[in-house]
Amino acid sequence: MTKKTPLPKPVSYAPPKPLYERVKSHVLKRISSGEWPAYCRLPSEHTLVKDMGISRMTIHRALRELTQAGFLERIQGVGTFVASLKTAPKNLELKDIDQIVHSRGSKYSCKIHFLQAELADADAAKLIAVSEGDQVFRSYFVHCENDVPLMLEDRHVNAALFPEYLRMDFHDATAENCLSTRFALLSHEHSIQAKISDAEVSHFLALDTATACLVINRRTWFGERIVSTARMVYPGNRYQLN
Amino acid sequence: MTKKTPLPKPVSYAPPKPLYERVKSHVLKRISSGEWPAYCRLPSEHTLVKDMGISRMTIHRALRELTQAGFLERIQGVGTFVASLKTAPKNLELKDIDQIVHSRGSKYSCKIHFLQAELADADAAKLIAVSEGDQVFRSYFVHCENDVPLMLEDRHVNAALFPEYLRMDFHDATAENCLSTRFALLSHEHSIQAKISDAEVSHFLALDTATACLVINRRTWFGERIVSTARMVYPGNRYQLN
DNA sequence: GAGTGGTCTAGACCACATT
DNA sequence: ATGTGGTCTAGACCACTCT
Repeated sequence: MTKKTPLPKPVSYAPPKPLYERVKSHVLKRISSGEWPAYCRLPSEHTLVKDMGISRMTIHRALRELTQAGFLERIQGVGTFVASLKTAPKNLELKDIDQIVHSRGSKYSCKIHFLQAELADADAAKLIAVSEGDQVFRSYFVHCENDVPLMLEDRHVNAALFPEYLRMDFHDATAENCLSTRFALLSHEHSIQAKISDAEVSHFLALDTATACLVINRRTWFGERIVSTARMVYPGNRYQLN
Repeated sequence: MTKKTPLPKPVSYAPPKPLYERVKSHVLKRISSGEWPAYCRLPSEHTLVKDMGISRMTIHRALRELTQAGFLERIQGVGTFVASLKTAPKNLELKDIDQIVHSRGSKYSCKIHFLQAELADADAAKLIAVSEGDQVFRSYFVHCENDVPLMLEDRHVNAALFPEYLRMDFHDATAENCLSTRFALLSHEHSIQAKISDAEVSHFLALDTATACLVINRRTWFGERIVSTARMVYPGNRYQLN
């Protein structure tokens, strides 16, 4: 059989989504409409296979992805249930300082106040989980938006893990960037506080009066070890996280 | 062939992980060791099938999950690559106030200052995307840890979407809880600021002096519509996010 | 024992990109 | 034309739970 002119494609107003996506939509629609409320039991895979005329692997993939996304809970030998919706995650994504400044359409710059090796005192040793007296690297930067200070970054780096740190070029890349190009699979841990600026912060951020500041503390892990800990201080009147 | 006594299981010190998990570990190990750096091309699925003696669907599942997790990038017709690691997400999960207090081993309580219907002024209308003059619900709660104020919650609720709001029992469940049991598939949008307490905040949080506070603004969406907007104020000296 | 979900396979067809 | 990833199937075996 010879193929002549390809038939004009049948006009299709339904986007040709993969089958497993259609199964996911099918389930999500019933959840969001309230037809299947929290803790409600779903039809078994076998039943869905029969009802939808789709093979089990495809049904299973759809349900597995909805489970990974937190919409369903599955128990082997028991069944599939709509997840408790209290689980709705409330996440905030923290962006890098250079990205923040660029996304505001401003010019980014960074002033290096110091960048040196130190011997860890008790506090520093605790911050990056080394012994007191070990060598650590410390960087003290002020990140600016159109030359106005926007963030003070006081960072300790594990010298044993990242010996090249002092020789990096921090005008091309932030410390964050250096870390993520040097190490794969980093993970982060954060805490956020509100604090009044003290003399040190006011000086480096050029604040004339005491100002409420956002303080983000970030610990960066490479596997089981802490590579770096940073204290990042944003003046509350110049920046808000979002 | 008859099956008699099942052979004593071979002593295995390796945990019997599923094959696709082993494939994932295999790949992740090479990424984290630096053997496969960012942008490096991975062997094709076909090659992995041959090398590891595992079927293509299983290999494919492993690579798909690593892609979803952000470790790989795949291009149809081209190949699989190690993702740029700048993409490492830096997320902060925001917990519910009752969870926070309980996880600190303290007693949670909530004082309702008011809970009423109002006509939206310009500000309120903007907050939940209704027209000026529309009816909105407003709740004004102080959440306490061992009867010490820990958070002021000033909330506007779209009355058309959630008409039962005023009749809920807020001693059993927080407003957040009510929202998530009433609506499935909510999504949230946040901003975080640092602000000095003003007279209103100082009064309701029982602060004797001006204090730096964390202010979290949360908008809660149900599909395309805003259900509720909340301003949550935490005194910086009593709480930090983590 | 019957029903559930979890994994795995071998093979198939497709869309896409490169040569 | 070849090689890549994306999807889908039919059937299989397993571990688990409930009755």
